[in-house]
Amino acid sequence: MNMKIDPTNILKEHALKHTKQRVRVLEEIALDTVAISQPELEKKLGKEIDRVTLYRILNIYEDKGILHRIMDMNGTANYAICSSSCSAEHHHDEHIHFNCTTCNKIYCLDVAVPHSTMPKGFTAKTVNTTAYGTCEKCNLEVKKN
Amino acid sequence: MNMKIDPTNILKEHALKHTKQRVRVLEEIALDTVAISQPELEKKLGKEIDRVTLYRILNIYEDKGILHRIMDMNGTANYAICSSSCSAEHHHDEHIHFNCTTCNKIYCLDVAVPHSTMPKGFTAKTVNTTAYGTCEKCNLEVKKN
DNA sequence: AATATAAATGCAATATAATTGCATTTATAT
DNA sequence: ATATAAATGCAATTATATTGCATTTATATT
Repeated sequence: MNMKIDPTNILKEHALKHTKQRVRVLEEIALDTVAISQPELEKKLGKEIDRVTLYRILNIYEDKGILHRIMDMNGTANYAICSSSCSAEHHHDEHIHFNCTTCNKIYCLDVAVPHSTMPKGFTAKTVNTTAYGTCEKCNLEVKKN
Repeated sequence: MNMKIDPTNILKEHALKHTKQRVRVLEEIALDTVAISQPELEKKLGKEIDRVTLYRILNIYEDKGILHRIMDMNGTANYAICSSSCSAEHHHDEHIHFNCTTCNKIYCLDVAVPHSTMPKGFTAKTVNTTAYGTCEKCNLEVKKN
C-alpha cells in the first residue's frame, strides 16, 4: 500500500516549506504500512520536534490531503499517508481500516468500502468502515504460545 | 429506532443500583434517536450530576452494553441506547452511523453494515461504518435559504 | 420500620492532552 | 547576500479525563 515516498517532492507539490521537522514526520509515517498514532509519533520524534510543532505539522498535512486521520476507539488520532488521489477538498480514503484490539495498530486494508444506500434526505460525502479484531501478527502470536 | 425505554427496568436487568443520576442519564439519552455527545450531556446535566459521576455512569453503561459509544471525527465520545441484543461481552451495533458534518449529530441508521471479507490472517469481531455528510434536517435548512 | 453495609456520589487534587501567543529561527525569492 | 514571510520552540493557558477519599445513598436483612 505504501510505495516509496519522497518527502521533498510532497512538500513541493503542496507549496509547503521544506523543513527538517516536516521531512522527519513524513519519513516516520511512511516507515510502516500501518497508521501511527499521535502519541507514538510524539514518543519517536519528541527529542527532535516540539510537541506543538508536531500538532501543527499533522494538522497541515491533513488539511492538504497528505495524511489521513483515523480515530481509534479511544479517540486517539492515527495517521497514514493518503493515496495520491487525495486532495485538500476531498479525501479518497475509500478503503476499510482494521484496528487490532490486541496491539492497537490500524491497518489500511486493500478492501474497498462497500456501498450503502442512505435514507431519503441524507447525503453522504464519505463513508468510513473500520473492522475491530485481531490482526495477522497477533493471531500468530497466540498460536506460538 | 428508540422505543420507549424504562430506566428502572434497565438498571434492574443489569444489577445496577437505582440512583437518580443514573436514571437521568438514561432519560436524557433516550430523548432523541440521535446519539448525544459527552459534552452535550455534561451541559444538560451539569447542574444535577457531577462531571466525574457522569463519566463513571457512561463508562459503566458502556461496559454493561446498555449504551454504545460512537467516536466522532474529533475524538469526542457520543452515546446512544443499544438495541436489546447487546450484552457486556458483545455489542451488536451492526447498523451504520451517519455523522452530519453541519450539525455534528450522529444518527443510528436502520441500515445494516455491509459485509466485507477480511484478508487472510485477520479476524474481525465487529465492523463499524460511519457515513459523513449532510443530514435530512440540515439539507432542508439549505433549501429554505 | 430500623439498620448494617456495600456501593455511588461529589469534591478536590492530579494527570493528560490540546491550543494560543510571542520571540526566535529558518527557508526561499529576489 | 539579504529581506521577508513563515515555521519553530518555549511558556502559559485552556480543555479534558482520572484518582483518592469523605460523605451520602440504595437495598438486603432483620
